[in-house]
Parts: sequence; C-alpha cells; structure tokens
Amino acid sequence: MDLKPTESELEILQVIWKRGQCSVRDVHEELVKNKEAGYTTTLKLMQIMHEKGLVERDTNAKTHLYKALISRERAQQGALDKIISTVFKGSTSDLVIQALGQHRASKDEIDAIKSFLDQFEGRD
Amino acid sequence: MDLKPTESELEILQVIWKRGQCSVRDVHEELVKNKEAGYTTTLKLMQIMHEKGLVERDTNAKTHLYKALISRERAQQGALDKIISTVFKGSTSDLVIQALGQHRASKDEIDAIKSFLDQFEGRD
DNA sequence: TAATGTTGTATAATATGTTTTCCATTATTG
DNA sequence: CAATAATGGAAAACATATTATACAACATTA
Repeated sequence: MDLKPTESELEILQVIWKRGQCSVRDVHEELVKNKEAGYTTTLKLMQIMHEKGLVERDTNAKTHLYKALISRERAQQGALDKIISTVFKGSTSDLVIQALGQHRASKDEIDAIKSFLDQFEGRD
Repeated sequence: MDLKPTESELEILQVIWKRGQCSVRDVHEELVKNKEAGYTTTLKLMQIMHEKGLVERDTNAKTHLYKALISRERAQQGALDKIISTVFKGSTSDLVIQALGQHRASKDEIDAIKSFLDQFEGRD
C-alpha cells in the first residue's frame, strides 16, 4: 500500500477526520466554504480515494458514507518524513526549531512542548 | 512570485544549497549518486527553475553557473506552512509534538530545543 | 586549416500523474 | 412511476518529469 494522499485528497481527509463519517455532499459543502469546486470533482476524488484505499464506504443506504482508513497521525508522520528528508537535511530538531522560531508560540504552547519533552528526560 | 519548488526541484536545490554555485553537471553528478537520472533531465529542470526565478545563472562562460535565489530557510518555512495547514489543523505545537514523539530525540537534541524554548519565556 | 571528438545548451516530443468536467446510468423514495 | 440524488466512466485540462535530438563552442590533431 502506498497511501500517500495528494494535496486535494488531504483537503478532503481534513473534513472526514473532523466529522468522522461523511457523505460526498457533506464533504463538498465544507470544501466550498473555502474554495471553488464542482460537486462531481469532490465525488470523483472520493471515488479515487476509495480505489486507493484511503477511505472506505458504507453503501447500504442510498447516500454512501465515507470513513477515513488512514489516520490523521499517519498522514502527519508521512508529511513530516517527507519534508525532513527533502528540506531539513534529515534533522528533526532543525525542523522543530525552525517551526518554533517562525511561529512565535504562545506561553501555553511552549509549556505544552516543554512538559512533553520532560517525558523523555532521563530515558537515554 | 510563487516560488514553490516541486519535489525534483528541491532535490536540485539541496545540491545547490550545499555547494553554493553549480554547473548542471555538478548537480547531475551529485544526483546520480542517489538515483537514476538523465543529464538532460537535470538540465531541463534547472532551466525551468531559472524561468520560475528559483535560481539565477551566470552565462558568461560556456558552462553556465547556477545559484539559488530562494534560501533553504524560506523553502523550509514554506514546507512547514503547507503541512501545518493541510494536516496539522494549523497547530504548530501539534507538529512539534508529533515530530518529537516519533523521532525519539537524543538528550542533546532535547536540551537544544529546551534552551531554544527558554528564549521565548517571559516574552508574552 | 579541415576533420573529429568532447562538452555544453536548447528545444520538441512524449510520458506520467493529478484535477476537473461532462454525461449516461442506477438507486431511492415520495 | 416520476423526480431526485448519487455513481461510474471517459476524457479534457494541467502540471510535472523524462528523453531524444539538434545545434554551438572549443580543443585537438592529421
């Protein structure tokens, strides 16, 4: 299984991840809030995603319901792996530092990350 | 200016960033260490990158010399912005935590990140 | 100096992958 | 059954990647 969603497929996955289970129309309504898109375009993409095994669907009712077969976490990791190797010379800490440096995190975020880091302390 | 390098363009930029100034052959020799590629393919890609304004070139000598017009940092930020919005719901700290969680950073890396975070402390 | 080989760039054609649209068909339900 | 909504397939429209071929510059040497 390849399981590497394209750009548009990710937009659709976003919606499915958020709502859990969606009809094509559900997804489409959500997408058009942010961009132009024809209904059949959304439909077609979801069909393709089904062929690729990115989503499954329940065809019992008239309106088919789609669910994600790839987790948000896995897609996140895939995206991270890709950019770490293509622009960050393989260095995760470079990525982390660049992300934090630009973003100017809030105190809460910083604390969340610090306490997350504490988990690892004394483990090596 | 759009300035969003494709996958292959990034591979080429890697080499240029590392060496500073390159002929097509320089880049090509480096690329073929890691993958199959025809010389004219590399040439064509670099020509396209020139058209897009990703690189500039000095055509005085017979062998043209290319330099990057986009910095590694900017490409990194662009890549980060993209995946933060497409898979991380806009949350930078989610990205950081996911990156660290998977990667199992070394103590040195953790310390580097912590001290980096300390810079921000008390700034909000 | 004319012929030849080498190395480089340019261009055109082709292949591949993604996104989008159109339309005929099928299924559901009022 | 008719109206409505969804599906599936074909194909156009794009973007990206690859390859083949042509041509220019230059050095070498017979």
